[in-house]
Order: sequence, then C-alpha cells, then structure tokens
Amino acid sequence: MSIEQQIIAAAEHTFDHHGFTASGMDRLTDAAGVSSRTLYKRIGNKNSLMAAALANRRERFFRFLNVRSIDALFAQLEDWTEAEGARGCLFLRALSDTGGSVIEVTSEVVVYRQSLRDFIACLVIEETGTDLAADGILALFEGAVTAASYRGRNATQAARTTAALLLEHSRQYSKGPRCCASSPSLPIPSRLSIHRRSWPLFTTH
Amino acid sequence: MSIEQQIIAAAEHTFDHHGFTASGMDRLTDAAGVSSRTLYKRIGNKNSLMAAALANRRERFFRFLNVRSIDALFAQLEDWTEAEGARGCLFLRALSDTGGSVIEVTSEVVVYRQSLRDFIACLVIEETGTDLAADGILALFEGAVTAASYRGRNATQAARTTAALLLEHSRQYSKGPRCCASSPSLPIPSRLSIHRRSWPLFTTH
DNA sequence: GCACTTGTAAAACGAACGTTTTACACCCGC
DNA sequence: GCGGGTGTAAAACGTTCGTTTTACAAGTGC
Repeated sequence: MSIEQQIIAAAEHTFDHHGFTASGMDRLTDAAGVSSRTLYKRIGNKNSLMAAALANRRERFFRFLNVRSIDALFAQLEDWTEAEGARGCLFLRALSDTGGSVIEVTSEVVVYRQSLRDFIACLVIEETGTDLAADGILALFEGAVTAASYRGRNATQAARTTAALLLEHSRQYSKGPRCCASSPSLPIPSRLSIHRRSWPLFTTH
Repeated sequence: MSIEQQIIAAAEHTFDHHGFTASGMDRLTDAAGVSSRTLYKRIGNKNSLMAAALANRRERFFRFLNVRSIDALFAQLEDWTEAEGARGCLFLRALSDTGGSVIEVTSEVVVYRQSLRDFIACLVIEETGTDLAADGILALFEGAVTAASYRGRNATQAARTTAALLLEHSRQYSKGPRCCASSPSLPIPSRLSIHRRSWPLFTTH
C-alpha cells in the first residue's frame, strides 16, 4: 500500500469516527503514522484529504456492494454495517460538517449520491421493468444506513424486508392487477408515478 | 420571546446550516444578535448551547408532527421539509460532528431517537395491531429525511407511498392471509418478526 | 564520496478558537 | 440621584488550528 493510500485510509477512518472539522491534523498524521511534512507534500491540505477520504469510501463501498439484486444489496449493507459499524452516511455528515462551503467535499458528495441513485435505479429496472420503485428503495437504503446507528440489525433487516415487498408490488403493478388487487382502496400505484420532478442535487440554503 | 429562546433558536438554525464544530461563537452571537458576554451568562458554554439547540429542535419537530396516522406523519414531514429545507437528520449530524465525545449532545440525541422510535411504534400499533412494521416505517422515515436532501419531494413521497404499502401488508398479515397471498414465494411475513434483538442506543466505537 | 530524494521530529507561523474580562451605557426601584 | 442589574462593544486570555519551515537522518544512483 502506497503512502498516499495509507494516509487516506487512515483519514477515512478518523473522519468517520471523530468528525471532519473536529479531527485535527495532529490526529490525522498520528493515525496515518507519518509526519505532517509528508502528509502535506503528498496530499496538499486538509480539504483535499477530506475529498480523498470520501472518494476512497465511495470506491470501497461500491466495490463491497458487488451485487445484482436489491435483496443482495441490503444483505451486503448488513454485512458492511457488521464490519464497519453504523454512524450514518459519511457523505451526508461530511456535507453537514463543512456546511457545504468546501467545494472539494461538496462535489465528492454529489458524485456519490448520483452513483448510488443510478446503481439502485439500474437494479430496480432489472427486477421490475420500471424505475417507479427506485426512490422508495433509495429511501429504504438511506433509512437503513441511518437507523442502523441506533437500531442495528433491526433497521437493515426491516428495510430489506420492506424493499422486497415494494419490489413485489411494483412487479405486479407493472404487469397489471392479477387475481385480486392487494387493496382496492389503497391508492398506492397512482401515487408512485406522480410528482417525479427534478430537484437540485445540493442546495446550501 | 426570551433572550435565551432567541439565542437558542438562532443557534439551531446556525448549527443546522453551517455545522456544529464549524460554527464559531462569533457566528452564533451574531446570529442571535447578542454579545458574547450575554450568551455565556445565559447559556454557559458552547456544549450547553449545542444541547439546547437540539432540545429545541426536538420540541419544535414533535410539536409540528402533531399527527395520529403514519400517512399524516409523512405528509407533515413533507411540509416540514418544504418549510425548513432538508440537510439530513440534525441529531445524527450533531453526533457525527462531535464524534460522541460531548455528552450533552450525545444524551440529547439518545432522547430524540427514543422519542421518535416510540412515537412511530405507537402509531403503527394503533393502525395495524402490532409493532411488526415499526422498524420498517422508522427506516422509511429516516430515509425520507436523508434522501430528501438530494431527491427532494421524490424521496418523501416515495417513502410515504411505501409506508402505506407496508402498513397494508402488515394489517393483512396480522389478520391472516385473505383471498390470495400477495406472493407465496415472498418470505416477507416470517422475516418481519425474526432477529428483533436489542441494540445499544449509541456506541462510540 | 556525493548530490538527491524522501522521510521524521519539532519548532514556528499567523489565524481562529472558546472563554473571560474590562469599560461603559441604559433602565429600574427606591 | 443613585446603586444594582443587564445589556453592548471590544480587548485580551491561553489554546488549538492548519500550514510552513528548519534541522537532520537514511537510502539511492552514478
């Protein structure tokens, strides 16, 4: 492992456990096992280090989520949480911590969110034929990440189960109602497709 | 509005928009429109101010979520997001920002999470007879809060729709299968009740 | 043997941090 | 009229911040 990788990996862990702004350079150099001179020569400054740590997290995370179904996605999330712990989405926290004023961080967050949304949408389309359920799955995924920090496995497993239910419903709906609709009074299918308008990826105010 | 309330309300907004550690006392006193002497005389120190801001948020949030159904809960969350913007759960961010090392913050986060989980569980029990769907609804709620920061209304509405689907399923399941099960191969009901073991409310490592 | 690179340890930089203090103005009850 | 509380503005406290610099040790190629 190169010195840069060593620094970045240690920074990812430090930021994750102690916060971005709250992690001083002393703690970061100690965690990396290098001098501050080396860190600055290799990385540049703290903002670049934050961005590099986020990029490293994104690559590691998606490499870990090497799945071809939504159910496997949630299963892998469970394993990730088991191995890494759950403290909420690192990208959301980075953005919050810097208040959106560090562009290197902000743009890394945008890349991650776009990747996550695209990744989930692809899986949903593969499984159901449409992306109508994509935002629901995305909400369940984000919710599992957040709620796992205080509900642990209860959160990830409930999200996984609910995701399966949503996909099953979406599949049935896309093929038209079968023997009997789950509930004629439940206006769910119509709601799934309305108000799908665009939204800015990130707004500071 | 008392001076304390004025300081705390301004702090809640400042922390929300610029982060906790990243918000200096200068910015906080400016936002409150008071001198630093007054702020310290009234509040004590920055840690107390962070805790007070979180307590204020909790009270404001639950006062706003004055609902008696899950569907209304998600509708209100949508209105909250519309009025306040979406930057992810403030309590998660506070905990992340301080790394769990500020006990005043940590305990406020624990109180909020307990309150939210209890509130949702009560509504779920009222509507379905059991709390089997509570963690799923909680995940959807947390996910809506998180995903709304970059998917906006798409997130809250998808979560709302999925919540209705989950509740409907839970209601049907609690009464036993009706005319035809939604899918015999879908092992959802059995999964809903397994692995419901306890989890520490917050772990620093 | 000797530049050259690349690392460490530690001092030093100015700026910003959270907090306290000083100096002073205002308003109130008596 | 005047002490006592409560506010502001601003300076100052010592600490920590992110960053740069100095001094020096070790390994490399020629």
